[in-house]
Amino acid sequence: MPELPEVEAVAVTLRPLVRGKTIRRCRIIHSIAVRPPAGYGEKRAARQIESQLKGRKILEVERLGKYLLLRFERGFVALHFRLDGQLVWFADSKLSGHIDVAFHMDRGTLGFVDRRHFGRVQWLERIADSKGIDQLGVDPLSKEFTVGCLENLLSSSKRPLKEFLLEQDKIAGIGNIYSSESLWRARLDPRRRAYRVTPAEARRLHKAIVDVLRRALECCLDPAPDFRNPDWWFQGLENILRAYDREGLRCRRCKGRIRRIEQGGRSTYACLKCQK
DNA sequence: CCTGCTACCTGATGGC
DNA sequence: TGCCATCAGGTAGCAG
Repeated sequence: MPELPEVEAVAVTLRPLVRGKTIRRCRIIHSIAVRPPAGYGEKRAARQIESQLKGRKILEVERLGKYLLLRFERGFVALHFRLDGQLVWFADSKLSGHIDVAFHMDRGTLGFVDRRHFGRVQWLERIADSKGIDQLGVDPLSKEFTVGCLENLLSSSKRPLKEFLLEQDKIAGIGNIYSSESLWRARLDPRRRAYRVTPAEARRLHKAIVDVLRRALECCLDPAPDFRNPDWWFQGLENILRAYDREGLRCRRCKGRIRRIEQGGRSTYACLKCQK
């Protein structure tokens, strides 16, 4: 559930399901899912999470950037889905399929699943204990994300716009799909340097980012995530995409062709005819 | 500080 | 069909 809209949709949908519930037991099935960044100590981290979570009540479900947080009276669990992580819900205690971490609640079990094992589950005493979370930039759907705020961020970066948008410590939550989509909508060339964007272009980009993320969130919530179905995934996102994964197809605006280019080792999709 | 590269993992897909 | 290469919605760590 990679980018902001997907994680937000999961947070919104999960909230009523687990808020107020007590975790009776947390079981780490694949300890790689709790492996700390340094890469060692995953067994110890697993024991720590299991003992910390026993009997704790979930006060709230929150999203910070692409992180999903379960907040307790003291401490947090932070989930990061990276590329392929997802959540599943079992109404009874019979689990099935590949589960990395199981949170057994009063009634039902929440499972963190990631066959690829990029995703992570961490126990945090406080937010600042996670460098990744602590350093997140402004949330693009918050009221703090103004045109002026974006202008400031743009002016202090020499990176190409596409790479700029991926930096989580500037704007938190945009990934490879919605960076391409935002730049298409703003009619800006992904290779342009951030600090060279004019005020009028910054205004366009601001609106594009907010519109693209809002629209994607709506789409992610209709239909809402169905954690009970292990094969569940977001439906219909292809229909709202205008650039991402559309290499060779016609631009919906100018009838040029969408091109795929490589930036920072990753794919960017753009119409180089109308994105200047 | 910034930038570019690699590693981390597994599975799906497409060409030959 | 089988095999191999390539690609995937992300980020941390490292060297320069």
